Amino acid sequence: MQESLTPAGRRIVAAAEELFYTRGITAVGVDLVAERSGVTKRTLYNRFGSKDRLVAVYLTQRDERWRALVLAAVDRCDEPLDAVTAPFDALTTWSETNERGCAFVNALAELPDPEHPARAVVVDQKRWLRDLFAELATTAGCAEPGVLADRLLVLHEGALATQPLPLETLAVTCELARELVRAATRHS
Amino acid sequence: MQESLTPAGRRIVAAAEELFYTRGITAVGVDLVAERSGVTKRTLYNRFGSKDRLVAVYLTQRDERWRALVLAAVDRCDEPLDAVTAPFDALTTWSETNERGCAFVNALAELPDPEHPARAVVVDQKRWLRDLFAELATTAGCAEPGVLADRLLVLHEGALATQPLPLETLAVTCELARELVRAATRHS
DNA sequence: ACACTCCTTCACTGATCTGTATACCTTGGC
DNA sequence: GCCAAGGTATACAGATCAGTGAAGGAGTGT
Repeated sequence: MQESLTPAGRRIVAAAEELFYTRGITAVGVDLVAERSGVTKRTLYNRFGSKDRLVAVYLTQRDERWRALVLAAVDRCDEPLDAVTAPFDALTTWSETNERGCAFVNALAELPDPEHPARAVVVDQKRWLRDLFAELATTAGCAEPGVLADRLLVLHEGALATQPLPLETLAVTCELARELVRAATRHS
Repeated sequence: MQESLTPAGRRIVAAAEELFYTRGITAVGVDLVAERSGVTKRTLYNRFGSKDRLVAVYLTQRDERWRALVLAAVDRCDEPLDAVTAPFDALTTWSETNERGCAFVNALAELPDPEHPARAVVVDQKRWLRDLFAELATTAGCAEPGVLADRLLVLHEGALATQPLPLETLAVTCELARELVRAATRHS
């Protein structure tokens, strides 16, 4: 996706990622994004057509980066049992440099319009993670992988949602996730 | 808090709740809030001083309504063990009429400024729920009530975060919460 | 020589944003 | 009668919003 972007286009998306995530989508104007990326507003509109489409591209690119991180964490595991909770390891890494929670949930909060092109990106992302959990659980031989996947997804989102708050829930969540996976293998 | 408001002030907050929650805080202007509440913009500023303060009042009032619902669900329980998961029953009820996720998490997403008066309201709310979980767990004789409370909070937030998505996680989450509570009592 | 893509410059529209100024009306309490 | 409080009406400031129009420069491929 990003290979098809022009140099200016890449700079625009990079600036948009930084600004939209840290300050909020609605709060950031296209003028600021253009200025930060060293590009004319005209170029921004020539590349992306509208702010909404730029938002969708921003989320898509962020999604790709995040999925790559998750898959890398999964690949790093030798035991299929560890792989099931690998996304939580990735989450720990990811959270260190992304302290404002889940960009996708945040985007959902700001964009109530069900027709907004960004919504599909968000829904896809969550479904992808759930299906990944289910696949990994099946490979590891867990009982009821579908139910386990749903549970792990809720845990994952809960850890993300409470992350911007001073509550220190991430470690607790990872531990619970591992317990759930262990419990699902004992009974099988 | 709301008894101290004038009639016009109450109408303003009511309109603000509806608009801010469904459309987003940044996306809704004070002109619209004034119009919807049948009040002049001048009155709005005479009552609340600024939009930021109105946002804080909106969240505070919403918080009070939600806490009352949770406490009512807790009081309805005969068994102390059921009381621990009562907030999840309240969540089920609450979600039926609030389909855009957690207003407080959404507000956090829109208001990155750490000094914003609304942030303290959000942090208070989450901490209150965590402490309630801990208290109920202690009363029910659960092992490690602090850890259990952290876990239940994460579950609660995870269910809320995934609620606007077509994923049907609420029932799964409630079931898991009950299992966690049962497990914490077996070992004690 | 020609066309095409990428990007720039800059002015501009029309709407909307938060917040303020001024002046007036009405109601209840003393 | 008087005054303060709550509220109305209207107009406005100054900034910012998303998005467009028109023209041109620079590089590349043919």
